[in-house]
Parts: sequence; structure tokens; C-alpha cells
Amino acid sequence: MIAPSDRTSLPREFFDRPVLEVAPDLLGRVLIRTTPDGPIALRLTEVEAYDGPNDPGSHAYRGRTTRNGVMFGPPGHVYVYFTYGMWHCMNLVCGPEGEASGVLLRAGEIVEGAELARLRRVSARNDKELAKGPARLATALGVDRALDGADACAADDTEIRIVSGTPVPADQVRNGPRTGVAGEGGDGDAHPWRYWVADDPTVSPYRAHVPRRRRS
DNA sequence: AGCTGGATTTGCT
DNA sequence: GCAAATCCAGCTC
Repeated sequence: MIAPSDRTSLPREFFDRPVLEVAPDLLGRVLIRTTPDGPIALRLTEVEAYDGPNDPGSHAYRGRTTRNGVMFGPPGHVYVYFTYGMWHCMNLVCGPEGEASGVLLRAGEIVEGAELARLRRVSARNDKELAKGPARLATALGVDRALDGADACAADDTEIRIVSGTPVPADQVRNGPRTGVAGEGGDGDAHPWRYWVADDPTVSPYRAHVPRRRRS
């Protein structure tokens, strides 16, 4: 359960900061997804920063498109994209309006409504896997393009909202290179894009990017 | 525990 | 056309 005092919404100013400041500060925060069947709450344990138009790994790198328009809007809103013909992934827009930075929500612990999450994540072998990975997280919460652009800083429980939770102390935050992103190639990565909670069992395993082989 | 191929839409070259 | 901010089943070690 989430303590009532930890249920206050994060203010929009929280997201109106440099993305590398916001990303580690998101760990331990709680996303509340309201569905027709009831609420699902998720405590964030792993996130990944995308630094606007200067970042070759970002969807915003080549400018605005139909897909990524929300990234160029105000902070605190949700950017949802569809990929690999099958999956949705979810970001929170950061920085001032127009900068197009965002934080990809990579993994978390379901702290409320696990029974609802299990209905959508039938292949999960245990509850730690319900939201272990960005597409699994979106699936567990029932998030798709319909939520693209939703305001996560709303005062009351709307379709999706992020609340204070219990921030993770700095000495329990770990960081490292991105996983699964083209151009991030294994070593020489100067920026600590990815942040996670030390020793948390819901954090997704590191995978280096693997270029796909051509079809026959 | 670790690797491989397949699923399948969207955006960019 | 091809690669993608991925996941899963099925296989081998």
C-alpha cells in the first residue's frame, strides 16, 4: 500500500528540470493508473533519460513527427510510442516546453492492483516480471497510444498520474549505459543515461544492442 | 543461464 | 527497403 502522505501529485516543476536531474529523482515515485476495473500502482525502479534534439538515441533527434509530437510539448505529460509492430513504451516529458527531452520508464514494482496487471501479463512467471522491461510495464498498466499526451501531473486520479511515493536515497541509485539502443554500443558511453534501484529484483537485465539480421 | 528467430507497424533513407 | 528505446518460445549448454 501507499501511505496517504505519499499520494500527492508531483508538481509540473518537478519535470521542468534537466532530464539527467529528473531521471534519478523518479526512482521510488509511484505511477497510479486508473482503469475501469480499478487502480494499478507501480513504484518505479528503472528509468532511462533521452536528452532532446542533441541526443542521437532520442526519437526527437530528427525533429518533430506525428509520433513524437508530445515530446515537444509541456513537461509532465506522457509520451507513448508503438514499436516492433507489437509493443508500447511510455515516457514522461522533461525540461521546458519545446526541448523534447524525456524519461523512458523501463521497470517497476506493482504495489497495488497486481491482480489486474496479471490479467494483461499472462506470460509473466511471477509478480517481479509483471513490469520488468519498458513494454512489459506499459502492458501491465494497460497503456497504449490512447494515453499519448495525457497529463501525469493532474491533481486527482485521472487515467494516469504520478505521485510522490518514497524517493530512493542517492546511495541506493545506480547508473550505467543504455540497453538495447542502436549507437550506444556497449562500452565508450560517457553519459549515465540509465538509472535503477540497487539490488531491486524488478530491474530488467542489461542487454547490449543487437543489430537484426536481414530476412532471407 | 544464454542464444536465436519470429512477430509486425511505423518512420526514415 | 530496412531498422527499430522489445518480448517470447524454443532450443542448447
